[in-house]
Amino acid sequence: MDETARYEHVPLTVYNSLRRAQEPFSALEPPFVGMYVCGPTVYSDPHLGHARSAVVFDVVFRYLRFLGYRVRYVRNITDVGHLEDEQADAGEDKIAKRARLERVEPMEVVQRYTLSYHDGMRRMGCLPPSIEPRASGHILEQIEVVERIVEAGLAYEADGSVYFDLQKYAGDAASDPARRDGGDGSPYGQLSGRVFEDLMANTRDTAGAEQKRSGLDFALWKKAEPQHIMRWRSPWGEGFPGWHLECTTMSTRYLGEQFDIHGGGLDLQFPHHEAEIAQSHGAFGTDPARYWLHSNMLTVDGQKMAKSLGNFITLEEMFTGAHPRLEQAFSPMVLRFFMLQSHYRSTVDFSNEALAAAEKGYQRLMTGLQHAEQVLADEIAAEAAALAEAPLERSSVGPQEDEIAAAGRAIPAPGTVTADGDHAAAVVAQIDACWKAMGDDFHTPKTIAALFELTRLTQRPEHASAPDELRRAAARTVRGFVRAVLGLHPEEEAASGAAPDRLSAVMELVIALRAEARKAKDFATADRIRDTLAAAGIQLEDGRDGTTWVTT
RNA sequence: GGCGCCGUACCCAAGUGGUAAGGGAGAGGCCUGCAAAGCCUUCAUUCGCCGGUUCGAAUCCGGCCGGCGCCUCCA
Repeated sequence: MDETARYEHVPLTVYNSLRRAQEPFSALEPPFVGMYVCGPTVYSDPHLGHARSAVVFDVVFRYLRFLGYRVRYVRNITDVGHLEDEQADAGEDKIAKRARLERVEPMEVVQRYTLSYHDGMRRMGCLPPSIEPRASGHILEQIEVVERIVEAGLAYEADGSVYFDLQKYAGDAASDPARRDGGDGSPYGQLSGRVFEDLMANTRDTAGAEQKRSGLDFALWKKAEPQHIMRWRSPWGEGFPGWHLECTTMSTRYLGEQFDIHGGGLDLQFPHHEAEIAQSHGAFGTDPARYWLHSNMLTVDGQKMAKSLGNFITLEEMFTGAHPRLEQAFSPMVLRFFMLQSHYRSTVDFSNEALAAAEKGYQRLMTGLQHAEQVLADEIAAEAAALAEAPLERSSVGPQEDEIAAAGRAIPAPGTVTADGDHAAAVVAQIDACWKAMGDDFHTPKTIAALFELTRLTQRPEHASAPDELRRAAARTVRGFVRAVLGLHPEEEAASGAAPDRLSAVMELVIALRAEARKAKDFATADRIRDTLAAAGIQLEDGRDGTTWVTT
């Protein structure tokens, strides 16, 4: 196996919303990649939508690392709640409202639901981002960004609030050829495919209620009315930052004025991300991100998930099955597998039937994984031993000693394995198919299909006599793509964190005892052992070369 | 009203010009003390409907029908 980073050999194309086309990915400064993703507003428990977005970009994060990139993944926590009501002056901050209802401090609301979010995403198999900045911790920086935009002449102050002047911005863009050719700039509307003039024409004239020069203008800084709890001092009086400002500010602070990837839910494309682009041009004269990725929305029983429709499901409800729409509980890994079985740019519809099918598919894949890991038992044991010797705890935060990159390097790059015979050729084709699928805009459904094919091939009789090198390559591919890239693992691993060595020793003994019983044709005892273990989540598999076990 | 997406077998879901991936469910078989797991075979002459372009279309164009989403900050 060669030690160069995989990204030098393995192609990756991504769908860039900015140009509505799939294009080759190239990092600004390889091997580093900067990625910013819009995170949650923490005022209620995490739901399926949060999980989908987090899972999608978790896989992007993982695959980039798998390719050998050093990724700084920044995802914000919005803890300055946006105003609920469109009529800003009459509106109430969502976090403040929840705080009032629960009779606690706003920051207690933030803390509670931040923890709830973290716990949910951890259970969904999402790695923590490299940095998770909060809006409330970056008020000064946000004020500075507003000042820059004002200095650039693209914002105006009115009665203690500051608004972005879209008319001016769009006019500048139109008159500047460099910003019309898709090169260095983005006129307002390009990302979401909207035409500025149409937007202007269709805007309701809400200017009467506010001080905006045009209905499209958005607030950079908002004056706090007396009833607003969350407020900070600024050059324009007491107030709070505008709805779109934190992302511009924090992405710039941690990733620079221009970085590689900006992600978020499709619902944020307009106006949030358009506003970010406009703000970046106003403050820094540049497009913030080179690639914009948007994860599509989800539906439940064919309809948008909304509280008013009675199909709004939180993660906790999903995990426990405690929701009128659910016929059973679904575990975090099953949910993750289910989401990954459709492409991130498609809508995914949650239904009992589809989820139940995914549960079976997930179990099948896990069995395949465990079969692969039996082939690699020696090297996995060595890894575990090395891990045990490593000092202190490790995390994905901070400098990445990257086991994900290592997993990528352990798998042969496409076209580097020579196959001898039909079977070997078929195996190699599926290994290559995994790389190809992920390189095709993170196409997890195709990747999963290839993994099913691969695990099937490795279970065929002729695979037993295949060269050791091929068997290991196949097993490492399954292990690497399932665990490191897709982030899927057997369910009970996360729950128990059991000591695998101890369990193995016990299982060895139990299997030996049962073998003796079977030899003596004492099937009552043999079946009792098997049934008892099965009830405890351990499935025995009697094969030609003895009995193995997998967890269920 | 503006913008956009989707409609592929019983269910989910890839495929976007070259003769229908994968998973689940179903049927048959192999293996097995019986199982489980796995493997093999089978399961859409057809891709919402109607036209058109093409040697050739699920894939391109037009129309129609049906479902959905965004523009309401919700991921």
